[in-house]
Amino acid sequence: MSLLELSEQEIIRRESLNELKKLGINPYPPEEYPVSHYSQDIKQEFEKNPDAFQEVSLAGRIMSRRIMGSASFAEIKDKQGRIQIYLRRDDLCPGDDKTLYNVVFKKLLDIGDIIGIKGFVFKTKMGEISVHVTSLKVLAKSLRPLPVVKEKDGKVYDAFSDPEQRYRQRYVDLIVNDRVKDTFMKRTRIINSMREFFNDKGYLEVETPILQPIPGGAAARPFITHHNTLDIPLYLRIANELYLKRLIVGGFEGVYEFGKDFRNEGMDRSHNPEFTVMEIYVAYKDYEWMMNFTEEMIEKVALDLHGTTKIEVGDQIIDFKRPFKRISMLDAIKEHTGIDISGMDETQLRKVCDRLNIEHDPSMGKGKLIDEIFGEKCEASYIQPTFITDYPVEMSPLCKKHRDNPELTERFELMVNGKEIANAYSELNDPIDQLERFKEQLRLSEKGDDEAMFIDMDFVRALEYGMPPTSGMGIGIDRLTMLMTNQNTIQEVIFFPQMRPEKKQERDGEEKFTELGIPAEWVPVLYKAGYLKTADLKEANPNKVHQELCGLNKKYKLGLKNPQPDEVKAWISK
RNA sequence: CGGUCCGUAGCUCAGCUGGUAGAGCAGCUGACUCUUAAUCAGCGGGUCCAGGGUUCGAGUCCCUGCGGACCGACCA
Repeated sequence: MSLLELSEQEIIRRESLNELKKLGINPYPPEEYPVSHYSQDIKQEFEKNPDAFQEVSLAGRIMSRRIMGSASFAEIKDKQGRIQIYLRRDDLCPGDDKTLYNVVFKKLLDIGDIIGIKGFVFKTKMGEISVHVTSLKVLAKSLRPLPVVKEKDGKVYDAFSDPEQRYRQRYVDLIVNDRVKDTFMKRTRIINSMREFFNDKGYLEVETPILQPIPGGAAARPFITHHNTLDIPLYLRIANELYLKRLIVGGFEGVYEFGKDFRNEGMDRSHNPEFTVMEIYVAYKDYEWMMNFTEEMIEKVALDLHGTTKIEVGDQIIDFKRPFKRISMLDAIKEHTGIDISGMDETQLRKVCDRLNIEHDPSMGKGKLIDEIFGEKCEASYIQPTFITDYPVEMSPLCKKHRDNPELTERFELMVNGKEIANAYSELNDPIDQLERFKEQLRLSEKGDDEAMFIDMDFVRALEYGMPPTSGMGIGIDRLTMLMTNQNTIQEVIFFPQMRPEKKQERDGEEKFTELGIPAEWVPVLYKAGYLKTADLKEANPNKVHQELCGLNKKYKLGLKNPQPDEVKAWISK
């Protein structure tokens, strides 16, 4: 990389790197650095037992420095957080050679560098528990300046806040914005809490294919890819459902999977193209049982994470204490619109939509129309956890028909804060009915619904061998995490959310320039001057180019031999 | 897809009716042995997103494009 593409601060850091090497210090040493203590443990335990902290060894990143001549304070950040360290020249360098303090620490180290320190813990006059450093080792030099975020009395200054940069360079976000790490640690605790809940009940965690010849189990547009050896298209899964149910057919009593699903649809604050779901299937249960199971699980997650069932989400307090409210979809619609749609046909439903000012088009079947009414008029009002039950049969092709009403299915969704969090069925295990429902989906697809499900004949075949009555439930982990950590975008709970690719400015390669007789060492200088393509040069004034090149050579002390004006003219006219 | 707003130093952001680019932090030089948004003195740092246009003159006005944020629409 040419110096010309670096900022001043990056150049200075690279020079410091070289100075370290000249002093015989390896800026990237290979050997282990043994750590005995971590920052927060020290802060919490020191006062109870100061004698236990007379010899500590820590490693972390330098986050700030306050240098006062022959003594300095700095903060380092380790896996637990920040702790102040105190360095005094004559303690760090007891002999005559003061290089380690005067040169290495004061000049060659920077905010962002990773160091290891040994010393003893003490409390400063100002009352801050700190480590008095007696030895220091460079563990990794940082070549890029870090955004410096300062804080006083809970107020944050110069926050690194641009969402685009934070998501693209999540590593920087994690370094400088302390609460980000916390959110992701909570995410993992949520998953662990659920896993613990399932394992305690003896259910088996399994893995099923992500690459699928038929993307089934949900209504969504899939990503498509291609397998070379088989020369067939493969799809990235949109749901785990059909494979997990095959395992129930195979004789497992309870199986669950945490995994990624992929949907080739929009991206916004609540949708990422790949997202994490948990699906669980338990034999010999129905959706009533699953409702109890789900609320027990959610309550446990809340308690494990916060020690309470009451959680602040936006300006609401949501209480995950069991039992959750339950209401059927038709009752919900009746409650919010005053209209009883039970038993209505497609034409009547369209009229209801018209009356309620809900848009609809001819490709929508009965199920979609009802879903639309619910989504438009009811969904947003369910802030506290609520099970919406008994969905119309048309919108649930994998779900068993309701025991009391063949127009409905034994399905529930859990709504929290106006959004769907979980979805569950008494699973359809009648293979003849299942095939019929798939065919209905095919008809929807021919009508123009590009999300209608494909027919999976192998799944039907599996059901034909007999699947026990089973209840299944799926839950969006990203959205659950958003709720539990009070984040309002999905990008805040996914480490690396999908982003539009970074665009690089187009430029001609070095060889294009050397073909014109331009020496290679001048090419970066031309880039710096703004001539990214040889075509840009053609239109330039040779005298101006000559002056720019000589100017940059001088300014950046490149030590190149300046070309003659005629040479530059020759390059350009070629 | 539609509307609104934004793009200026490594980071956060000023820059009025068009007239030689600013601040704080970070950086560099120096002072300083318990500081904590450390302090004090000095210094450097810019393709003002890109391309066109208007103008004697554009960071500023107009058009186009790119990127982003927010709000809607669509979509799980």
